[in-house]
Amino acid sequence: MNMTNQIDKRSPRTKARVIQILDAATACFVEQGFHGTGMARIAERAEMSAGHIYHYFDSKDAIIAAIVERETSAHEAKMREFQSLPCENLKNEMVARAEEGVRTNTDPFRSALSLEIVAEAKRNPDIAERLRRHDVIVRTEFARLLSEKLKLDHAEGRVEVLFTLFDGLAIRMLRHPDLDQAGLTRFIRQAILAVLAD
Amino acid sequence: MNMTNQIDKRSPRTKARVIQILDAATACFVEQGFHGTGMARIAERAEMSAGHIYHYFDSKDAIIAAIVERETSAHEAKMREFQSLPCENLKNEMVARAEEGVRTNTDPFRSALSLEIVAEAKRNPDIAERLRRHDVIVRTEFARLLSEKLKLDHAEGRVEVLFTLFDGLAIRMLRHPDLDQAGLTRFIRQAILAVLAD
DNA sequence: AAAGTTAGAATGAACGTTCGAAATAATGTT
DNA sequence: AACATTATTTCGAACGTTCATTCTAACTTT
Repeated sequence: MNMTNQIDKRSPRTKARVIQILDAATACFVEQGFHGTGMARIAERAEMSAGHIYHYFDSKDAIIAAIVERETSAHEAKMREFQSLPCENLKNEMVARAEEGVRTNTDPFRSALSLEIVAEAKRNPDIAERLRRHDVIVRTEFARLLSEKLKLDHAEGRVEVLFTLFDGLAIRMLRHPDLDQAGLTRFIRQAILAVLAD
Repeated sequence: MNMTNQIDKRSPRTKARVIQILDAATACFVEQGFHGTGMARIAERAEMSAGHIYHYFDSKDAIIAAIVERETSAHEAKMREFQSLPCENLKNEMVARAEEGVRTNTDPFRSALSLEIVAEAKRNPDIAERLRRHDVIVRTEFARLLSEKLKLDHAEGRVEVLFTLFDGLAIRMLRHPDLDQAGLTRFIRQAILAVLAD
């Protein structure tokens, strides 16, 4: 009955199964969307029966919640890397990482997953809440970085624009799948530098 | 084959009903998403029976297709306004209109509708195709504007960043519904100016 | 053999869609 | 004008399908 103990006591086998389901579901959602994917298809891809998935997750909704959890915590971990960076040359380092971020966010799989999560948040208040809580964390941490280490004023406004830019990439990839990444990156850097200027 | 004639031949009553359905469906989709909305709810909001909707639309998918059509053509009309603008002071005019665009795209109803359309495109190839065709039009027209009237090189790359910014606003509103619009707009202008600089 | 694990058919609800008839409007006839 | 007839609009119940979820029995492992 004790859920917390159950989680802690998960055997390696169980943990592997959970990851197996999560990976399969993620792939399905990316390809056909949350509502276009049936439990049967997830089961097929995870190489187990549909009914069996319910031994690891209470519902289909719980699966996407777990996927969102996985994504957001990975994202928060990436954010923490920034905080341990030295102050000098921080701006250049940030621009460099931003370009890496462009590459990541324009990756078809990643951008599709982001969009799927956002789409689900529009329908599922629980997902929306998770996304907002996560956003507060990365937003305020990043703003403090700009404010304390780069000595920039109005850090919140700057962060908002930077995040808008990166969020926009997922939609951009959907509307223009074969866009010129190099050309895009060049002017994104220009935009980022402008937003980070005094 | 002539769609325009078909529309023209519709009786005022029919046109009113179609708009009634489209408006009701749009409101429902914005609030609960396409898949969270049943035909029954659309019917209730449009004040007619569910079955009757099928006299005006072949399917639920046809409704969202019509909504997308309405949105994209309104968007293309707005784009055409730019072309009739005088060359001198065009850049300032564009920045001014961009700020108006920020206001529009951060409107809760509008941003939710944009997201819903994008989300549906992820699942429905027909919608995705419509969105891409529309994107080609506004993208190339806008690029020509930058290239011919503002004499800017790499117009496509610049346009891509500008569009990324505006597309991102819809997601941003979902993640951070009560963001500070003024602070955002200030740095968006800064970013736009950087993208439009030689 | 007991406990844990798996499969796949059964269940039941939700929902898009269809259908036949009733109500209403339009047209024609005397 | 009054009536008859044809066409259009509207409704709401019924249908069929899809799909998440449950259940029971079989199978592994210890």
